[in-house]
Amino acid sequence: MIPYRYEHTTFARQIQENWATLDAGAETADEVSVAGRVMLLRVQGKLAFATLRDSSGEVQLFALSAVTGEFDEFSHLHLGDWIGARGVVVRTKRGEISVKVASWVRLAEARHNFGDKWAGISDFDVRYRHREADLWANPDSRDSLQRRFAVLQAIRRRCWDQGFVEVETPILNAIATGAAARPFVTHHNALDSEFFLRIAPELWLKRLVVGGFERVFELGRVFRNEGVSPRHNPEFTMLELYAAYWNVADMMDFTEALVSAVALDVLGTTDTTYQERSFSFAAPWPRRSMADLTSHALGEDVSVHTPREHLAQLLDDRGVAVHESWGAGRCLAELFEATCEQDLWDPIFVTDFPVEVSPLARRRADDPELTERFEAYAAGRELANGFSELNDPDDQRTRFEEQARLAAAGDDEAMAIDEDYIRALEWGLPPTAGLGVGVDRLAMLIADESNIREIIAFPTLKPLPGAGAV
RNA sequence: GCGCCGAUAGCUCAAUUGGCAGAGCAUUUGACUCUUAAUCAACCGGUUCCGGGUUCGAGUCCCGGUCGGCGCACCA
Repeated sequence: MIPYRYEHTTFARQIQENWATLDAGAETADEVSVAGRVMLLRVQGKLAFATLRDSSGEVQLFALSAVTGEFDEFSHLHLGDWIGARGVVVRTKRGEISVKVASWVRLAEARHNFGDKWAGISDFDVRYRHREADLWANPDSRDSLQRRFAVLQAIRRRCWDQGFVEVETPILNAIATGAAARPFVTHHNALDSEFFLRIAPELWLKRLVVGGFERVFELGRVFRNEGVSPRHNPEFTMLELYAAYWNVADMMDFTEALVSAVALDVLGTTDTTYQERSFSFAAPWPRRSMADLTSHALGEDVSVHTPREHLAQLLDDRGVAVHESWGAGRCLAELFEATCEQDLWDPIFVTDFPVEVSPLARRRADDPELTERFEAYAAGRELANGFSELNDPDDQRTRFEEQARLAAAGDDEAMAIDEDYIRALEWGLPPTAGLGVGVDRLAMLIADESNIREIIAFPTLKPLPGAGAV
């Protein structure tokens, strides 16, 4: 009979560490009980050796017919079975730290095997659809996921330490706003209303600042109805954080400190490698304006004040289709993406985004066509986005109206006008800076993974035919 | 959404030009008192992803579909 609980005293790694100096062939009187899965089994007549793995690591179990209860059953365990075993710590003649099993009990049966004991499970479909088996069969899978969870913990610790309150905001929204993306649609039966799954918590969080929460963060799932790729999962985790009285420069300081602290927490260093290329999270990160970087890449000076038609021509030269609704700002941003983005390896802040592509960011005092906004890039991709928040309700209305014009012109990712949010700004939002970090992207960098699915416990997969019907 | 590639035993993988579908591991059985992916022996194990087609004959060639990987597009 399978017991309802098990008295577990010691982890595998503790045994390896605490008895590290034990001599080969030596036997202690120290009794421990361990629990985990049987990963390997080597039966040799009246002796049997099992490799037990728990969350901390592995330890060998040493069973003898003369010592171990139910020895015959022990030697017939299946790979993958959970067992608990009690006995004294010994080191075998061949030098392996072991628990000499006096008594043991099966805690769960593994009816399916965990793949080839050397090669594990490599089929992506099996690995992602049965991640629980993948995590046991492939230690690398568990390591990467552990790093992802450690990233979450490190982010929370850092935010708490800086006086931010962790909050929650609605996932079901009457309008999907706060970012440029296509939403998922769902339906509430009793209210007989359409809802959109949030694409960003941004506007709710700023409403909390209006309400008096001066420093808030939310570490939450957002949903975007877009293509799936090695860098995109339909639901992903975003850190959003708002600090009253800060501006964009304060937020850049915070961002580089946060990310390098997370790397230090999880990896023990800020200098690592990503995809076999050296990579450093170390602060400070360079700060360069979008116009500067783009001009440098192009070999000619461009800015948001360059005639729109010239920027459009430069885009056309590079094979980028220019939409007629794009102004100079959008064209500059597109040029930046086409010429610079991929080459930004170590973290860098790109600053001074055009107002045209930044509908929620505050204008620069010295140039109303630019905003106090940055994006952090790393390993050729966007890692974070932040800005001084637009807190002028009249300007916000103007920006939303511009978005509405884009929507009318066929841009299905333009933001909707959010009257409730404008009204919130009319109650008064103090000077505030905000930050958004793609946590999955950060986890990929820290876990050195190129596929986002590796750092998501259960990535979104297409349902198999016949599955999911209600 | 488009393109390229892949799917063979529970797992990892073979299979020549279109010619009897195999191995290792796992499972089962046997031997073995210090193994380390233990070893040795024996047995078992198949809708070759699904559906059509060509052919005397298809894992292999053709068409359609499913799921996945990568790239592009979209995007974070």
